[in-house]
Amino acid sequence: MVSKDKQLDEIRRGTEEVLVEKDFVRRYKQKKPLKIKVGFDPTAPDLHIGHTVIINKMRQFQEYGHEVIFLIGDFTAMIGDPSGVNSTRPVLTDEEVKANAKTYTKQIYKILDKNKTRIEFNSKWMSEINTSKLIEIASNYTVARMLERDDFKQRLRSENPISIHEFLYPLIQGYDSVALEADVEMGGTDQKFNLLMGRHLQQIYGQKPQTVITLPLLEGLDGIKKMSKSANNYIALTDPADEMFGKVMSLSDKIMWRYFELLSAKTIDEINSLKQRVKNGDNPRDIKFILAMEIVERFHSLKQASSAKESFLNRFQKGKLPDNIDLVSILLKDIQNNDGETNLAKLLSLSELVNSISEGHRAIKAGSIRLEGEKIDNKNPVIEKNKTYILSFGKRRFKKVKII
RNA sequence: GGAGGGGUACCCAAGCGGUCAACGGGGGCAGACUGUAAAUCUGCUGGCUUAGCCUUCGUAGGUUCGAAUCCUACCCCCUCCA
Repeated sequence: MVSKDKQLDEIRRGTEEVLVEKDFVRRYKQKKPLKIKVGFDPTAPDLHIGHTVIINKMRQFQEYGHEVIFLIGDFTAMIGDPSGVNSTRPVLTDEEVKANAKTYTKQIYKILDKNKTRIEFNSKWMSEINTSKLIEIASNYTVARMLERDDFKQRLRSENPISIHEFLYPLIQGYDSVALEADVEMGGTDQKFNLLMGRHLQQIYGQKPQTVITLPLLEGLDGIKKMSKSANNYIALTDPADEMFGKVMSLSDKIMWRYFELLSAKTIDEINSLKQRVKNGDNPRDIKFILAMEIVERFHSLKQASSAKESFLNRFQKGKLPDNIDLVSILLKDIQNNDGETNLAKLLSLSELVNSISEGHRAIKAGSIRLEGEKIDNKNPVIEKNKTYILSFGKRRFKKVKII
């Protein structure tokens, strides 16, 4: 068994802040296993690898014998977390919340130990709370302090609306810690305010305030905004191997190190030696391959990672077409004009290579369309019945079209 | 409750009777260059039966040959006063 001091070092690795550290160390060294609370809003049905930064940390606590609570904020989802957004979040229906929560639990066991994970829904205690209790909870915080939050401050400044119910979100999240008697709550750095609310309310309700651990937010594929579904810059855990590999490869050289730091199982020393290799003239692309392999292997398998790499090399270094292109069947009469000419734009649209016929026209004009690998700017190429054609839009979108 | 400001495309933001499918920026997509990177440059960024046509400027009506622009009502947001 690893010593508690060693364990603490591992837990600290990669965290942004541990509040209050001294207190945490003392608590950690007691015999009793700690209750680790992490809340997830069931708004996004798909987890992405940004979420795994924190899930990995949960796994670590599990390995050290602590009780990890995966809290699904089905009740709070009806409010919508105001953290980091500049507008009120849309309210989800009950069914949406349930369906999303189900998808969540399916995905987290790729990392967490199913037998050691306690799943809770905060509706369990929140739906029992009556209005007077809610008023009591709300009386424990002031508007001025609420408005100190940066996101509220900004919305106020830019004259965007803030609804009263959004003030309830941090209060309820904090109350969840009271209900669970959490020892530790973890979250992204953007969650700091909400996490601290837990400490505040626990003290008011006569509990020892929880330790707050914040973890850095992983930047998305663009390298600027934090990874999120809404910014469409994410790698989903459910992404197929090829796509996952390609997405990692599209990271900039700079942001690649951030991914190593937050996602890789490699030690700091190993990462530093990779950095040294780049300094000594290695192509950063090759180092990126190592990262891509590791990530794809974790969520798929070594075999799939290898074949993803191979098809990547084939496609982009040797310019070959990918192996598995979606096949669609299209009726010849649907893509012919009245005078019997082929309407390429319509073919592109029907095959869903582009989103609309107009977009198809633009893509043709811009020279982005290839037919069987040949660039095409003729709007009316010859297309024959019972033949199969490979169409490509740009370098990464392909369709195999069968004309019937 | 009173006074004032405002709602324009994915986001920000011009336009204030015709030349507006709507300036500019961001974002996105594509092309060139590459390492499917970044940076840079270029084009595109409502829909369709694409030299043309149709629908868009909070919503619904109205004035006009013609409206994002003027009028009326309604909805929503913000600021100040109470």
